[in-house]
Amino acid sequence: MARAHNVPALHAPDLDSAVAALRGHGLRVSAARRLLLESLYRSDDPLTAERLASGLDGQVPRSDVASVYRNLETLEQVGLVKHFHLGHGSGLYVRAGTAVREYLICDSCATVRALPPAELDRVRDAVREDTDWEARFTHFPISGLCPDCRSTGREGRSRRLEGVIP
Amino acid sequence: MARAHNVPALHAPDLDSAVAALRGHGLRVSAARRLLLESLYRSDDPLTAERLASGLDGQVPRSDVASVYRNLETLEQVGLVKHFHLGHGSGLYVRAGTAVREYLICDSCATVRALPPAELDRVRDAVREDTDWEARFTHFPISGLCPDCRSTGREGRSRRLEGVIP
DNA sequence: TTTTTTGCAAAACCTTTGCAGTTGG
DNA sequence: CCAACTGCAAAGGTTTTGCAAAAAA
Repeated sequence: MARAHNVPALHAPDLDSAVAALRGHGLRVSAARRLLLESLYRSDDPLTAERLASGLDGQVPRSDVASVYRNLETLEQVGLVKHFHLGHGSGLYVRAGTAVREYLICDSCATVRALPPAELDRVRDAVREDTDWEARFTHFPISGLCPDCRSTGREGRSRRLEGVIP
Repeated sequence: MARAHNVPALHAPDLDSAVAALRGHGLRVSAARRLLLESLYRSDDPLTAERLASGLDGQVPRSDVASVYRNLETLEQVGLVKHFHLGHGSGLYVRAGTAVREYLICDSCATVRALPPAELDRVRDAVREDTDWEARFTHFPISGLCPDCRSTGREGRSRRLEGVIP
């Protein structure tokens, strides 16, 4: 199955409406799905499949990673979930209702900065004018140098990307 | 070992000067390294580690993938190689001497467009003005929608990324 | 000879798949 | 009841690592 993304977000402000949305799509509300949604609705931060499977490290009963991946895909197709990437490593998942964020990631120190889309409107315009593409920085980040690495000329000796998901 | 990137490119227009550069860094010129360099100097296109290990599918004697990865990292630290990513899948490697390219990738159909950096100067300026970051689109691409998918509103049902490395 | 580098095999990491059994509707 | 869904186990793709053997210098 192809990974769905850029599917219109579904309006489901809470777990109950998400569950209703599932039913509305003729999907079953299984235990695993309910747990997954519980984790997703408990956190506003993007989460890996592994962490979702762990039930946010025990806050919620754990479930199988394979089912989590399958269900994340299903939920994304329905518009309840979106995912993105921050360089290497696992994909990150959030419920669709969370504020859209666009990401900058430093090639040198792996620092990540998350922006509300408005901040990149001019950038998006420039991309559109110059290339006729519509840039979205919601699925892959903008890579480059953070102010710190740029000004110090520090490059290449990557710190590790860890827990830096704002 | 951390993956080196954004290391200043070394001036090595041909295999011989690359070999000389290796020696200059106190590195040994092993058979595996020479073969790797041979493949890299035989192609101007970005290549996966697997394809390099295959000796460009037989044009050059093959070598072990593990050694290829180790050597790509070494060569990159020295400035003879650079690598980047185009979404999911394997990393892509080129010799440092090749023209810098910046990439656009379509979230919807996975089409890739490679640009000479000048075309994105205004975009880079906009990013700098608005965020104080220095955008480089050399390591991860700009993701978004290609003109085609944008105008037809087609989204989400990803074609597969295959052989589209210009 | 000494130190680096290799080849191989194994593992690590993230994700997908096959399948038989369970369960939601 | 029965199609949809699960858990488990296994596999797939990419990259890394350990180690004894080989080869550069």
